Amino acid sequence: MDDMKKAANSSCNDGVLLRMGLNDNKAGMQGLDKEKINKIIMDATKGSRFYENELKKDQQVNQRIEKMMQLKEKVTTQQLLKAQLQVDRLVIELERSRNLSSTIVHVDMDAFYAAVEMRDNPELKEKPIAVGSMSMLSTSNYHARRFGVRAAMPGFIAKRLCPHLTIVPLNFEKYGKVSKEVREILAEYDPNFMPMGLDEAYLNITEHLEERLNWPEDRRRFFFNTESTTRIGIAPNTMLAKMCSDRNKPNGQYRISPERQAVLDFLKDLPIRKVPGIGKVTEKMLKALGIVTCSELYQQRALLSLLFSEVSWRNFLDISLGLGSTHLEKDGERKSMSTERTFSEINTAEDQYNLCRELCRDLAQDLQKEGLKGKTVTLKLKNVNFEVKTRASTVLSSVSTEEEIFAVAKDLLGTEIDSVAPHPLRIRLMGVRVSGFLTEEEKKYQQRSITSFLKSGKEIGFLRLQPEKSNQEYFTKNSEASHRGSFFDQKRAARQLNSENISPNESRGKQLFHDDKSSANFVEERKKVTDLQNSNAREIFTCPVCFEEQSSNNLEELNRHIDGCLSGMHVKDTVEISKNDSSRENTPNFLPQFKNEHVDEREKNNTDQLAGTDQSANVSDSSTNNSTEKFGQIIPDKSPRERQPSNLSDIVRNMCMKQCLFPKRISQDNEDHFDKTEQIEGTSSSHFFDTREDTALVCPVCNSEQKTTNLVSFNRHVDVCLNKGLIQELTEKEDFPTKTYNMENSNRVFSGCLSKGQQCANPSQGTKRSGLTASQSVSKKAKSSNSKHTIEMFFK
DNA sequence: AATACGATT
DNA sequence: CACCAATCGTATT
Repeated sequence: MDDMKKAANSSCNDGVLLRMGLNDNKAGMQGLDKEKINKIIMDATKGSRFYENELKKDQQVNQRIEKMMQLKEKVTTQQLLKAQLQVDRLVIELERSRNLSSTIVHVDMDAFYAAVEMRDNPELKEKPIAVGSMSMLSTSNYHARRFGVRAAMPGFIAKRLCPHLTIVPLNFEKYGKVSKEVREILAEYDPNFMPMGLDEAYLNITEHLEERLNWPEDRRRFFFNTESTTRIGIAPNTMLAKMCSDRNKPNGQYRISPERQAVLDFLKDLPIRKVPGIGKVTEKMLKALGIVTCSELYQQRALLSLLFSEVSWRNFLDISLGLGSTHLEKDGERKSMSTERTFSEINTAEDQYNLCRELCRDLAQDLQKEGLKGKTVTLKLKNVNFEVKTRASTVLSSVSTEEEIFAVAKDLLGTEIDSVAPHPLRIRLMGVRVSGFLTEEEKKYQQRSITSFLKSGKEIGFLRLQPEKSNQEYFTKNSEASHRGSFFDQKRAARQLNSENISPNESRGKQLFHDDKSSANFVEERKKVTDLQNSNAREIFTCPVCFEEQSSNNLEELNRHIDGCLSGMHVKDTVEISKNDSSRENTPNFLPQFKNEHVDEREKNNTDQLAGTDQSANVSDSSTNNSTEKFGQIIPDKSPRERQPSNLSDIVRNMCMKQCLFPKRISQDNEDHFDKTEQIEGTSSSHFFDTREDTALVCPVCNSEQKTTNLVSFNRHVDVCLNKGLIQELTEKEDFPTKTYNMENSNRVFSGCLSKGQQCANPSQGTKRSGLTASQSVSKKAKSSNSKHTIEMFFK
């Protein structure tokens, strides 16, 4: 343990330096070696505000690590053992649901922007170039990389590293175009492929491969362009595919064959940092625990389950088992949209407000492109010392226009300015974000409330004729449009208030505020209605709520009708909403009970058949047989398609066509999980057990007290017990999976040492990977026998 | 709900 | 000469 502390401490010291430096520089003929590069970067960096802030951030991470290590000290042998059992039960579940039947491809265009620029200007090909600006580079070509010039590096530093560097300004339009061309080709292989930004995509080519088997031989040829800058990773799931595509720079492809052992071999010595979702911080934290490779990640799974949040450690587990999405989920709805800008110091309130407005305008445009409205506005500020601050406020009526957003943002900005007064607010960045988008259901409500609010028959007729356009116009042209929704919101707020759950003070304040607003509106709207009434507008009126035609011409009466309808709906809404609420609000109350019952029952059932060894999936298996394959150069042939694609397109196409090389899928043997010859965890992780503890050891499997105080022999005993349980479990596997797994129990037991360490390893950032992936992916084989086999997950 | 953070390109 | 980004999702409180 002391060793680890040392490791942690030593890594603290050089942390900043390393981070600002680089990794793999293949010292080429020209170019710089690592040391020189790091030195230049340091010289350019030291003393800057930026650097100071980096140091500060680094300190914070170190503190987090310290806390974590303190928690770790408190973990007892018993806790760890118990956790081991819990986690290993889950491992078995996960193993059972491992799905190797899909073929996922991750396509990555290497140095995409630079490649496009070089294509359009061949002169650049021989030179070191970077795309971006003096203050920030987006990417660089391989020449430049030899000098240590890399993405996300400020241009002025890059120039110091490589004085001959050519910096090409960004041209997103162009990249977008090229990207589109590429996507068209990708779509031929998987119409539902998932683009990730301009230069990356996932494809699920499982079906395509099947079709392709029936193609005539000549159509299945392909060729290979050695100038290609496209990388392709091929694997049974997205996570592996992505890591594969990173494997074979600068081009070519890498494949993990759909066999469990091949996956584990691939992961065996893979540094965790290579895993998507594991970044700088997580890497460092895990390193402090002595975890660097994926197999080490697996070995420490029990400890991790005690030190990290559930989401985090489950993600770790998925990683170390090589599990990931085997299908491409369609774009989940976006949850927020934002825009931000960096600039040289701005410190006058006036400029700041103007800037803020500008940002709101930009954001409003983007929002409207996607037809989104959100309830929460967040202002982000970075001061000249690089300290970032965000301030948010959510309003009852959702916002989407410049004015609406600005109205909220300016208040936030105002309070920030006030907070530092009389000093000026000195900022170098400002951003605005809108989140809390309306759900589909809420949109409907809103529509109803809008349509029902004051539309005369005439307007409705109009709406019906050109529903989309008129709606749009309606929103954008009427400045008070936004308030229409607010009435409904108010009603809902009132309902919520009635049905409890909101602290009276808070909600009352908001409601009063809101009342003012909407009653004023109401007057205005009433006026409109009256105007309409006075005009000739007189047609058959269809109630927008119940959709029945109304005979009366009297608007007052019609309104009364609508009110009635609304309140009828109102009742229904209340029911629905309270239903929803109850599922949300009550969860904490009744679910644990349910869980406990469940766990107890399970505990009883499993007392003598507790399964859980890492035998099943011991990543550190000594087998060195590496089944991953690498595809070499291929013989040219003409494209099977008619189109005359651009170079880049050709490249991608050809890359894709290499799919025809795939061997037929191997019929995987999913039952081969439990190789008895492999080593058991107890031994490998025994160095974690706190030998100072003097208490008698009780086997957590058979519950009997063990005479020995020797941990090694104790572990051996536990292993034997575990094996018994496992064997029993396997013979009864038909029943086993229907049980629900959950970790509530372990969380409860160890809640004292959980969390605080803050989150780590977000399982999905830009890439949307759900925490459920593992359980969702039920292999075909498993499906047939255990279709109900699921791992139920409980979220807070 | 508000804020901070980590990851990614 | 210049002196370190933009965007998103999620954990935490």
